[in-house]
Amino acid sequence: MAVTIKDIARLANVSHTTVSRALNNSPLINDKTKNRIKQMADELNYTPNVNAKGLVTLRSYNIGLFFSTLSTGTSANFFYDVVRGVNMVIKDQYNLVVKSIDEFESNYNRISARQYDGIIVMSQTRADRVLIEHAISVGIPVVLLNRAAGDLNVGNILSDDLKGAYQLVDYILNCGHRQVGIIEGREGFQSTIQRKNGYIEALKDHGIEPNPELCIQGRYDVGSGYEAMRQLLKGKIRPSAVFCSNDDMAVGAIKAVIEADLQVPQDISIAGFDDNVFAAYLSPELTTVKRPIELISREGAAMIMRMIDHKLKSGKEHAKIPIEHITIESELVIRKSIAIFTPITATRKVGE
Amino acid sequence: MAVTIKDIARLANVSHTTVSRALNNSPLINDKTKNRIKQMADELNYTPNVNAKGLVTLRSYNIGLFFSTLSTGTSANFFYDVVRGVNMVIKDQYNLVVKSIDEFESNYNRISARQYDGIIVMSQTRADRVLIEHAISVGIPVVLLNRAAGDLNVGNILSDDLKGAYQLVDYILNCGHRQVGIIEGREGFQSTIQRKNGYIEALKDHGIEPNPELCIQGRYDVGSGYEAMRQLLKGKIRPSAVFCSNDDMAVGAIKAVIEADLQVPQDISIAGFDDNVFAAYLSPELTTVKRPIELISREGAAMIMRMIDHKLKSGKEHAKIPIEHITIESELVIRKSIAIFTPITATRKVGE
DNA sequence: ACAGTTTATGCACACGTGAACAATTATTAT
DNA sequence: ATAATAATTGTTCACGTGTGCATAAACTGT
Repeated sequence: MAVTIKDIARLANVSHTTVSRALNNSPLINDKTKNRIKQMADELNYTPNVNAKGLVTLRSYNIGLFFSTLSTGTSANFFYDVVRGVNMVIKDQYNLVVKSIDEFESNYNRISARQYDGIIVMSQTRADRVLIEHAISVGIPVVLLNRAAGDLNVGNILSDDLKGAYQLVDYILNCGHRQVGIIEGREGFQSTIQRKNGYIEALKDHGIEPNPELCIQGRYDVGSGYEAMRQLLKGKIRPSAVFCSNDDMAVGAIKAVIEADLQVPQDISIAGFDDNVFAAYLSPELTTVKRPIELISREGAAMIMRMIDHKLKSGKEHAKIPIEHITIESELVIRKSIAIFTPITATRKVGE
Repeated sequence: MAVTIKDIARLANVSHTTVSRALNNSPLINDKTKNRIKQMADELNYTPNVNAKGLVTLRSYNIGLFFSTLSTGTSANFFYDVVRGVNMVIKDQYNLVVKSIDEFESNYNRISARQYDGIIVMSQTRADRVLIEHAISVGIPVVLLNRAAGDLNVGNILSDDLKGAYQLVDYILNCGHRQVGIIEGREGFQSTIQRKNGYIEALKDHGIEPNPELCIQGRYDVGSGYEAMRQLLKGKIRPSAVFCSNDDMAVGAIKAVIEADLQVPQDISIAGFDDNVFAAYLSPELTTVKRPIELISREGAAMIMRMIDHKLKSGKEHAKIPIEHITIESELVIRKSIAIFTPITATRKVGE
């Protein structure tokens, strides 16, 4: 049997109330007894019973980190950065509970405010909405990462994928490319749509009509990038550059190009998205868009902690939580996987 | 306020005990009332309070997944496979709580049997021993993955890294290479030592004395592979093949080779370890050793659940948990990053 | 010295659940 | 029909912690 505050109380000849107060640093307790009790607790290796504590304080000390899916569509580097970022911030104040939303089979009843003090949703798809609404309805603070919250009353941190993709494709076009293809992400994901839209807008702004034959669906994994590129190579029109919706697919695409006895970027240029750890070490080094995933995750963790604190302070009832929305800029990373046909400076107007 | 069994009891005109029993499928309760109560619970969206439940059943429904570190030395693909594997098995029966051991700062008091029903340690280093001993001492079932348990009384699942490395280096030597270098993993990690030993044994069995100049320390990340390879290329003796202790470092090493205007595998052959998702898509496709990380993790999760169940059945006291040890074979994956100078079959004796 | 005030501690209850034991009702055997 | 037995339900307590209220002790000002 583990030691409880009652055990300490008995040994210290005080009531368990005093022990409880002492260990929680209550100002009601004399400093002398407080220190004495703290020391005893230390010596006895006292560990508070989280269950008993949570039962009365209505807290669980769990923070949920929910991904839309943990199978296809979530790249390993992405996942790793997210968990690391969140973990870095919450430290040992909370337990980090990792879940995959697609496992719930739309039975969200088990998700209660008593089980999670807060939930961070790394959201890829609108289908997550049901879960988020459930969490809100039972009074759990929610932070949504990676896609726009829309009318949902949750904290929100996102990177501007559309803008990132736009800048990248704009750069590709400024390099003189005209037939630019795209390997899209997993169907239904918001990021897939955003990046495609950035691609389309950039093309249009350069007076080019997007060609459906140059748009191939992928799934964000290496294999799908490879398959998609092979498909592109079989097509009537050969693109001179291909924008892969993430770096993983870019690896697969490069492989397909090389297998076809062509060279990157001389014959076909390739760009990615994310700037994962491998991007700089591929051959050729990958031109891509840096999406600060770890930063987003850290910010998300900090935000959920603010929201939890606020909820605690403002009376234990369903309080209005001040909602914050933060957008984190992505950044074009120019390396060597895009061939330059036109001196770029020439196509840019000064000041733009 | 959320609904409790007492609320249901009031509405159903029974005692809360009856409700508790009905929902836990006790045989003591009449099927008719049982169904009636279950239906009511359903309609009222009843969610059991885990804290209250845990307080009396002595369970937390948390399974800890502890990594030695979440910063340098844990590759993203590895991490992803582990979490996915474990998550796949425990489903929604347990919460998966991810922690990094190096964050505890050797204060393990917060880890109690009430907080974790079981702990899976994905262990890289012997330093984890202190944590594991603490967990055992407070009665938490522990499964150790990835390195040998030694005298520790824990479940154990590991891949035979030494053998895997041996087979790989043996293959390299059989291909006719004589100057074989190694880029080692992060210092102090068990896997680093195992793989190096496999390398050394293979060399010796071929009558070659390991050359310290061809052994460079890495850290398991891409960048360190790149740096290590550059260092090797600067050395007096140029290796004809280099065994990188994981695939991530192999990516970095290949980069360094190409940057030096050399070709893989014609000028320098490269091999990796792990067989991560990228291995087959590099150019050249990477020869490596498949380590079934996801399988190990699934087995580990299944094992910890068996141990927890056993502990529950055999009276709630510190019961002797039957300890299992499982070794999972790794597998040589021959692709194209090792140049073949000698017909391999010629160097093999039949039946060996 | 005495009332008033501050400081320090204890008592009793609540949180939601499960289980031992008691009590009631239904069923069976004689 | 009645005792014995089985089936069902209820009563009460415990788990470990925190908090409102009561109480005791120490201090203050006059």
